[in-house]
Amino acid sequence: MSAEPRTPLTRDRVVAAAVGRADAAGLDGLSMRALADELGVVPMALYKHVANKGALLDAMVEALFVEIGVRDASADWRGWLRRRATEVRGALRRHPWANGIMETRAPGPVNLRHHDAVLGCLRGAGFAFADAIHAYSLMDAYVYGFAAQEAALGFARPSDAGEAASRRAASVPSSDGLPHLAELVRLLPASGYDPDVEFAWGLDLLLEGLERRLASRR
Amino acid sequence: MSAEPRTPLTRDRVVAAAVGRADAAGLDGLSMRALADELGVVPMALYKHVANKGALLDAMVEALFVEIGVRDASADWRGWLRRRATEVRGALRRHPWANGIMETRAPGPVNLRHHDAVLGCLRGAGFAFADAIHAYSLMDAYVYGFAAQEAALGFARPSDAGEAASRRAASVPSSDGLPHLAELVRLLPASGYDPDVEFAWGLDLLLEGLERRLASRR
DNA sequence: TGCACTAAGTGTACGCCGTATACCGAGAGG
DNA sequence: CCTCTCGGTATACGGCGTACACTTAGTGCA
Repeated sequence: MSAEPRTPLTRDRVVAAAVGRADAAGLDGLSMRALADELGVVPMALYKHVANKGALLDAMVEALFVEIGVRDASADWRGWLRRRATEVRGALRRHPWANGIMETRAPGPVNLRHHDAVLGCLRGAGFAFADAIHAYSLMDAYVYGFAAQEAALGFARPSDAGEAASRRAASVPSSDGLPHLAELVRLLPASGYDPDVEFAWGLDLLLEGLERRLASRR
Repeated sequence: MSAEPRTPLTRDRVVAAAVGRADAAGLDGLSMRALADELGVVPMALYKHVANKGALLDAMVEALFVEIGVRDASADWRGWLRRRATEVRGALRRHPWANGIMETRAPGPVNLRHHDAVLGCLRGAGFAFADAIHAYSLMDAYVYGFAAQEAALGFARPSDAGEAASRRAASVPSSDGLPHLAELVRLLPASGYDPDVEFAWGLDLLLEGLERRLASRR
C-alpha cells in the first residue's frame, strides 16, 4: 500500500498528456492544474519541464507537426500537395484544439522543416519564387480555413450535417427573408453531405488553378 | 465637482467599448473588469446588458457583420464575391481579435443574412445546390484562412514582411537543412511583398476555378 | 400624494486560473 | 562527509468570470 515509485515526469510526458487532455476537453479544458492532477503531480511540478503555458502550447503544436510527419519529395507535385493537405486536415480533425494556434505559436524545428518541404515542392515543380509564396499562402489558407470551419460547425459524420444545420437554424428567431438558408436547412439532410467530398472539391479546384498558373508562366 | 450625470449604459455602448478594447488590446486584453473600468462602471453592471462574456463575444461578431454590411445582389457574381471577400478580409484586418471566433460564435441575424446573400449570389450565378455549398465553403475557408494567416504573421506594410521573416528565422537555432526557408528570408525583404497582392492572387485563382466549374456543368 | 414595482448600478464573495517564490529530499561528485 | 544540483512540493498573489444580495432612482397607478 506504500507509494509506488511512479514513473518520473518528462517534458514529453507532459506534452503528450496535454495533447490528450486538449483532445478530450478542448483548449479551455486544459489548465496547468488539471493537467498536473492527471499526471498525479502538483501543478508547479510542470514548470520544471515547461517554462510556462505558452511554451507548452508551442510544444503541443510541434508535436502535432511531428505526428503529421514530413513527406519525401516527389515528382508528382500535385499528388504531394494533395496528400499533405489531406494529412494536415486529418490531424486538425483529430486535434480540433489546434485550429486557432497552428500558425500563431512559435514554430519548432519540425514545423519549419514542414514549411521548407512545401516550399521545396513548389519550387521543384517550377514555380518562381514569388509564385511559390503565393501558392503556399493559398494552400495553407484553404487547409487551415477549411479545418477551422469544420471544427466550428462541429459534425463529423455526413448524417450529422443536417442535424447541425437544423440546430443552427433553430437557434435563430425566424428564417423569414432568408430563402437560401432555408433551402439549405431543408435540403442538406437528404443531400448526403460529406465533408471529405467538400474538402476534395475545393482542393481539386485549387490544384487545377495552380497547374494553370504554372503552365501559363512557362 | 459633483458627479456628472454620466450617459447611461446600453447594450450597444457595452458592445462598442468591447470592440474598441479588443481592437487595442486583443481578445486576451478584453476582460469584463477592464471593460467595466473603461465605461466607468462596476464589473457586474455589464451583466444587466449582456448575459455573460460569451454573449458579449456573440454580439461583437454580429457587430462586425453589421460593419461589413450586406451587399445588394448583382449580375456580376464574380465581382460581387470579390468585393465581399475583400471587405471581410479588411474587417478582419481592422479587428484581428475576430479571427478565431467569426465562425464559432452563435450567429446573429445580420450574420445569417450575410450567409444567405452569398448563397443567393451563387445560386443566382447558376450553381446547383451542392456546388453552391462547395463554392461557399471554399470561399469562406480561403478568406478566413488568409486573414488568420495575416494576423498570425503580424505585419501590415509590405516593408515589414522582411523584418517579420527575419524575426521568425532568428528565433530558430539554425536554418541548416532548410534551404527554401533560408531563401525566403533572404529574398523576401527585397521582393516588395504585398499582402493585398497575395490575397488577390489567390482570390483570382479561386474565382477563375469557380467559373470553370460553372461552365463545365452547363 | 403616496406607494408598490421595476430596472440599473453596487458590493461582496467564491472558485477557478497562471505562476513567483521559498522550501525539501534524494542522489551525485569531490 | 559535505556540498551541489535537480525534481517535486507548499504556499501565496493577483486576476479572471460571475452568483447573489443590496441599494437607489425612476415610473405607473390608486
